[in-house]
Amino acid sequence: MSSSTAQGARARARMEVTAAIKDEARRQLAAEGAAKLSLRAVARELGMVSSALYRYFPSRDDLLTALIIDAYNSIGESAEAAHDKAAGAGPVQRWTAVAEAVRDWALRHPHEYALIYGSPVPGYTAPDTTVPPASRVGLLFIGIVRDAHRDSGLTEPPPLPAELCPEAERMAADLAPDLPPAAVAALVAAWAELFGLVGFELFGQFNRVVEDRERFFRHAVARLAQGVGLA
Amino acid sequence: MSSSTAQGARARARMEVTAAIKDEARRQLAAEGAAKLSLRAVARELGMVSSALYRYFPSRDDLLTALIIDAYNSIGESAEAAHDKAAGAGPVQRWTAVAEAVRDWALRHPHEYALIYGSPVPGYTAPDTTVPPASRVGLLFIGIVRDAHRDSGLTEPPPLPAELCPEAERMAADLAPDLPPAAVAALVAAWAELFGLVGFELFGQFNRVVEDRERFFRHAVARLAQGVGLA
DNA sequence: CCAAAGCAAGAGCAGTGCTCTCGATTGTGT
DNA sequence: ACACAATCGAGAGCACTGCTCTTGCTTTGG
Repeated sequence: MSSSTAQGARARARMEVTAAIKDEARRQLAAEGAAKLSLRAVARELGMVSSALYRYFPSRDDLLTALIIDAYNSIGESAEAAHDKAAGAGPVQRWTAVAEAVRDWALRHPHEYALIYGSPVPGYTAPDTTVPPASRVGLLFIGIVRDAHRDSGLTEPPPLPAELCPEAERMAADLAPDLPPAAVAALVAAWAELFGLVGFELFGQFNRVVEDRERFFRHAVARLAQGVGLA
Repeated sequence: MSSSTAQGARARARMEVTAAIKDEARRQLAAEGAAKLSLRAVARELGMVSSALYRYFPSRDDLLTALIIDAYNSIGESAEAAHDKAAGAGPVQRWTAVAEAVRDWALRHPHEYALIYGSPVPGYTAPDTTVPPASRVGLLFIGIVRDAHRDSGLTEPPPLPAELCPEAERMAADLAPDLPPAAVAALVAAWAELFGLVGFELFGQFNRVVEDRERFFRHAVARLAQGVGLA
């Protein structure tokens, strides 16, 4: 009967209130962190009573899940935008562009970064709906390495110990069947290591150790790219 | 008048109660995570009333700080023990031994690991007393690389971009004046990257991606060692 | 047009961190 | 040996939290 955005005043009002709740929750998250996110405070700020909020989110954890999905999509979108902007450049430039976009997003949204890449909340296990948004930046890296492999080849796939071969082949089959297993293993490791660099900077482990974080990160990321075989 | 451990019944009782509080708190931390650590529950389990607990820890954050320091010392001790056991071996073996000790400790104490290497608690900033315990595993890695450099030399210090030279020299002056700046930069990066690998495994980012985490980690760590110039 | 569904509001429960006061116990200086 | 001071445990209480249940009101759809 109508477009997907206006199939009834009731449904639209629900959408708007849901969005307003998420917006206010995101504000509190950015201001105070996930631990101090209070349903009652969100409701208070929105001029409603706390119990009314439960019509939209059955529990605080469900609100957090919504914010987690949004955060994954936000960082994924930033990374994809940076990647598109470097579309014409070489694989190392594209790799670096995505990595720096991840770091920039993390520095700009520290609490949201902590929500998705920091310690998970105690009893909480992420539902499967978070998997696709969480995969976006990873898929970007896979695409970059795959393109490089197709176009110009990868430099020396480093020798793989025999004991890791089955696992590497399994990962390659799942993630990028056209890439050599050794490259896929190196890629997955570099992916995790990249977020180690970002996390250490963001969570204060680099205090009194690394001063010029920008340049240090750029260099470390370039070495990671080199490690997975990008020219 | 007496040994340092028994300079008065009152003081000793205080030590014992303090230790009992920390033990029970650590139990709850391991069982439920930092967010659900409740002063009242700790007091209840110890048969005292919650207000009495404030005679020993002025706030919940102070209790957490004590647990953080203990956790840093615990993982540092495990790493040092593993390092000592591999004292006679080559630098790569020692590097791998420490890395695996870190991972093993993390897998055995996930909530304590999250407490020290995960997202920091919201308003909390670590006091300077946490710095020495937090440095123990890092110092171990520095010692390994320094020994390797002294004994057998490091393989090709990778070329350092000019823009990073001042920062690398500053880090080297602070951390290991006898090492080439490029090696120190690579070492610091590898240090952060190692904890990226551990964190991704522990916090579920490797779910549906890496199955044989043990072997994958071993290989990734060996490549990190190679990246800092260890034979 | 009327029943059914969706909604906001309020009261209430169990729990939290933290403060303050009040006795009781303990340690110490004279 | 005694009195003074410091320390300690207990209880009440405040302001807050997540969450549930019930009560009415409004909107919606048959």
